[in-house]
Amino acid sequence: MAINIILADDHQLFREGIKTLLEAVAGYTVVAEVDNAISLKETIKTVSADLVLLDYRMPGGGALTTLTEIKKKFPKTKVIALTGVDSSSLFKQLINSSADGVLHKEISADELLQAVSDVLKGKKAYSARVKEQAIDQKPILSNREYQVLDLVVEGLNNNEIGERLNLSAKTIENHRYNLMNKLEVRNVVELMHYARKNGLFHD
Amino acid sequence: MAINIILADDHQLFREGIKTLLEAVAGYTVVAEVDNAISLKETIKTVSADLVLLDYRMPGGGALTTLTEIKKKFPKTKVIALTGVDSSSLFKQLINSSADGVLHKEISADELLQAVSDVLKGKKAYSARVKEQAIDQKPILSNREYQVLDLVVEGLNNNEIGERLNLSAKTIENHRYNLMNKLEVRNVVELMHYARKNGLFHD
DNA sequence: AATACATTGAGGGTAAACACCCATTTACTG
DNA sequence: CAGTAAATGGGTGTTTACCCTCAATGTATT
Repeated sequence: MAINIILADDHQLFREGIKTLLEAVAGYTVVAEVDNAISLKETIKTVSADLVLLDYRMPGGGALTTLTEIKKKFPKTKVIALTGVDSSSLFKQLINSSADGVLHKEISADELLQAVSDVLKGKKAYSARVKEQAIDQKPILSNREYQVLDLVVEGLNNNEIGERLNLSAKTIENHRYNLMNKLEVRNVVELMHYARKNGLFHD
Repeated sequence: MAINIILADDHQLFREGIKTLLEAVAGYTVVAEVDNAISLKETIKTVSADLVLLDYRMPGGGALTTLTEIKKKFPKTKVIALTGVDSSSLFKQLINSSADGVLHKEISADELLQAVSDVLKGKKAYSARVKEQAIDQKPILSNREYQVLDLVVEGLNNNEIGERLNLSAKTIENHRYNLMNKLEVRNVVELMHYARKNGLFHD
């Protein structure tokens, strides 16, 4: 039986390369390609997918939120997150958001195919760099706080973030206040610098 | 006669995808893969290459310098620069640094192969987004506005910037308002993104 | 001389961020 | 089971950002 895969990455070139690898080399079927989170959420409703290969850096952002949503609504669909940046906190977030696999792009095609195969069998797949860095401790922010930070960095204000997450703007305000305290920063600019240092920027 | 290509990108996965495209699909030969600028400069001395596919974002940086050096020492070797970011100033710099092609990663495999083919024939290849943005003039800020932007990005508020520059906080507020209008952004977060894209972040 | 624009600064308003208080519910952890 | 932390959200301020208009300089350029 064919294995159906959705590719979510904003770089078409990357998608086509991966598609060639998956189809020509490994015999999987890429049933859809999307370049943003909204399309992904739309597509997954109508297309039956066994696996989603999700680039962390996506326009419209919210890769983490998207990941959580997908795993909640479609628990049988496996999701492997791909990331190009080194950030232990990011890796942890992805793992906490129920990703079945977290792979740094600094892996070989063989490793990717192995990870896909493992995940489809129900195993978890974390690449070497992810394993290393997700273990060494610095669990500063909570899941929700990371999620809020992510949207702050995107340029959304408290109201917009509240709408996006179906939460009161006041709750966002509180999360923001708490995470700023934890990070010992005083305004959004310093927050941006923290985010930048920790690879939370996605173009 | 075979066409020899060197791939320079820090993501092995990306390299392997592109390699598959170039070799399996288009019949070119990838003679070397490197993941940093130093290796590239070493490799190109010993390996005969007709074309280099160069990712702008490389560890150790200096992609622009590397590009200029290569085109100077090996004028017959074509170089196509790949970039994942949108930045008119970056595009202009790459073109000015004698890149034979500048491609945004948001292109299809076909477009890549077409660009490779064109460049090998001696033509220049700029992808659509590059053409647009390298031509349409972005609003240039005045000296004072750049100075203010610089301090905003540093994390200072209007009062602090005023003190630093011996100006009224109200003047800073006005400069900030004007430069935000010029850049068509709505808040400091978007201002930070502009600054980041244009290399105004210095750690 | 006239236009253009950079630079400075003010007035006067709305919106948002920031600070710190609090309570409640859920969830895990020793 | 008690303790702790996450997550939610209300209350109530102060501060800062943001919006827009106006005006007086100066300094180029046409």
